[in-house]
Amino acid sequence: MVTIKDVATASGVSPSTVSRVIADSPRISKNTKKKVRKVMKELGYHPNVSARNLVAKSTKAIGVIMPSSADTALQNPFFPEILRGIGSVIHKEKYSMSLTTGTSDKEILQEVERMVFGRYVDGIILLYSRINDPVTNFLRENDFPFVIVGKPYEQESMTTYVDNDNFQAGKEITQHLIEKGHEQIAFIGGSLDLFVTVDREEGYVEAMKEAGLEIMDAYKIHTEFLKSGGREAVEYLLSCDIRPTGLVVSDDLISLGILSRLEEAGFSIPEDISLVSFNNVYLSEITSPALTTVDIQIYELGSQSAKALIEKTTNMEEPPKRIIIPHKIVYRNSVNKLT
Amino acid sequence: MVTIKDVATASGVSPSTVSRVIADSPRISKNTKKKVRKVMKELGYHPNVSARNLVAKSTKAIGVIMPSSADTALQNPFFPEILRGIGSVIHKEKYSMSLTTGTSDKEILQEVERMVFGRYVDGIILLYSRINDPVTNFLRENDFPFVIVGKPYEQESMTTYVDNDNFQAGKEITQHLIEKGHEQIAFIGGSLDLFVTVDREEGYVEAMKEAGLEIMDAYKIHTEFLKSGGREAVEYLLSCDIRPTGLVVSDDLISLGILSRLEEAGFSIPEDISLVSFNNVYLSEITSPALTTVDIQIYELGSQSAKALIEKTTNMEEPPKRIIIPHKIVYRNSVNKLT
DNA sequence: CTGTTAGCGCGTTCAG
DNA sequence: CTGAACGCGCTAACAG
Repeated sequence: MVTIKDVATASGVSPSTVSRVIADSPRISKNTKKKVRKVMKELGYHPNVSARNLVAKSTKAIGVIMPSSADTALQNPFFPEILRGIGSVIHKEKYSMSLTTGTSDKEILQEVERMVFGRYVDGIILLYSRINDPVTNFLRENDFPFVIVGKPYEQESMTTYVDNDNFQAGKEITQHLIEKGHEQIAFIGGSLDLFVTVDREEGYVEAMKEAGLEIMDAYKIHTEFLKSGGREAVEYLLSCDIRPTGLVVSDDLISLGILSRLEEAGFSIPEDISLVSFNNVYLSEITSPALTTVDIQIYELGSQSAKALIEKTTNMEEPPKRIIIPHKIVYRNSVNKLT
Repeated sequence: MVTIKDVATASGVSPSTVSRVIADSPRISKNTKKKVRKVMKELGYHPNVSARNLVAKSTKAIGVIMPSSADTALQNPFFPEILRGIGSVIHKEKYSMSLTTGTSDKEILQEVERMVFGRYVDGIILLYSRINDPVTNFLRENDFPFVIVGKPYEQESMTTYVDNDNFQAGKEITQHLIEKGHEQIAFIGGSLDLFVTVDREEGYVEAMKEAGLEIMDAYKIHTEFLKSGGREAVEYLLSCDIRPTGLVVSDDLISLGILSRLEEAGFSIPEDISLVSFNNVYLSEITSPALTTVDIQIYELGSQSAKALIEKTTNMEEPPKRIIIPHKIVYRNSVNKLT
């Protein structure tokens, strides 16, 4: 392994000079810089990060925590996409990304503990936001820099997070249905432990209220994310006295399941029932019909959270920030106009 | 920050004794171990990995390289699932995982170079296998430990890889269609640059040949992975003189697109056309109809590759290995029996 | 069984 | 503009 010393002797300077060349210090002559760099190339020198981290007391690495992978929710294309977003700024800033995919709460916590106690990373991005999350608590207790993708459960004003205005998005997409003449509109969401679900549902409720439409309890369904592909949700819905004509579904992947179940039950979308949802992942444009959905800019969610975290780790005095990524409705073919 | 020295003085022993306690060395008395451990707890001591890595010349970290994320192929649920598999053994072995999501070949190569030259990781897992891949070449040139998920393009016997028997899988799934009475069977695959595509297609060809069925060139279609959701593929297929009654599609996500396009064109699956595919990702069971598909055990693919890599980095003399993960057909509702 | 010493590769004073 | 010396936190001989 070629070290800074080898470069030094080979180019006839001292190790510290080489170190300065690496840091591109302004107090090194153009000439020696050129000379040293040439030798570095020739010898194939590359700085050893462990050594550097040791003295720098920083790793230029950030940890990314996935939600518990016990269920199939992780197969949501949301995750690769947000990783892409994070990866883009990681690359630009020459950071590295450490990933965690624990199965249970305990496992995840263990991995996070290793990360922060071992100083594996300078900061952490949480790809989920849950009620009473042990990881969040741990991070706060240890005063370790982190940012949440989603809305934090508590201490909202004290923590940096990147989110959409899910309330507004839920409201707008519901209004779209209302404008198209729908009045019996149901909401199908994932677990209520997840803040996204709650926010989007509240937006739905608000839109209904403003329009003077009735919201039946039976119209608000929470299926354990993806459970049996939404079969239960659909059966439940179809058993209602008055069948809804419009559906607001909180996630594209859930929509796929709902779509299939509805079709099996003999309904045509959007002729019989209209459906709108959220995320605009790739698959929402290849379903039949293609989904009218809220584009939440997942990639942006990722890149902004990485950016915010890096700022935070760079400048510990950086105040908590709330970053709202704009959304926009993508109109496709899953909504019918009622006459 | 509390270091090994602090623990040492606080417990009245030398730093090296503490170090030995951490390593659980057998030549330290039960008593001092207990004493030192107690102090560690009290002081909240945790070893600094950078320092440790520096002397150990190893990081107990492995790098995971995603394929180019330029296209939407990355949104394939295959990836979260394989990350889960890798993560499981990473966790068990107390390793950590460093992830890369470059957009272009150049970007990816840069990130890999950083990883290996900076000694960020002890080894690398490649989540793709492509013809003439610069990353693979780089790794080989530098004699850096890596394992490929999929079949390597060259030096097959010299490189460790984890794969399915895609040829056999392609053959079996095609035979299933044949047994159900199909004779006009087409193959729709992704890019021919990917080895999976080629292998599965060859299996298809073999099955057709063995059954004495004709393979028309027009029946072998390669759509740039996911391109326009398979619209072109379907249009092309429907323009054939003799319309196929069975489709072998090389990926569940592509199947989803094909399914939709077929439906739009007025065909019922499986009544009019039967379809089978590969991967058995979650969405294949919530489509309508649910897909008959080859379960390739993605999770296992991931965990085995991590295991193999760790072995390799632990023992550099470990010979190259080929690990074949068994597959199995999952029968669902996308195939019809012809009479 | 335990302490002392040295050094991993690098950045950073402090001199010059 | 450059070099010498020190230390980051830890492990690994070498002594005892």
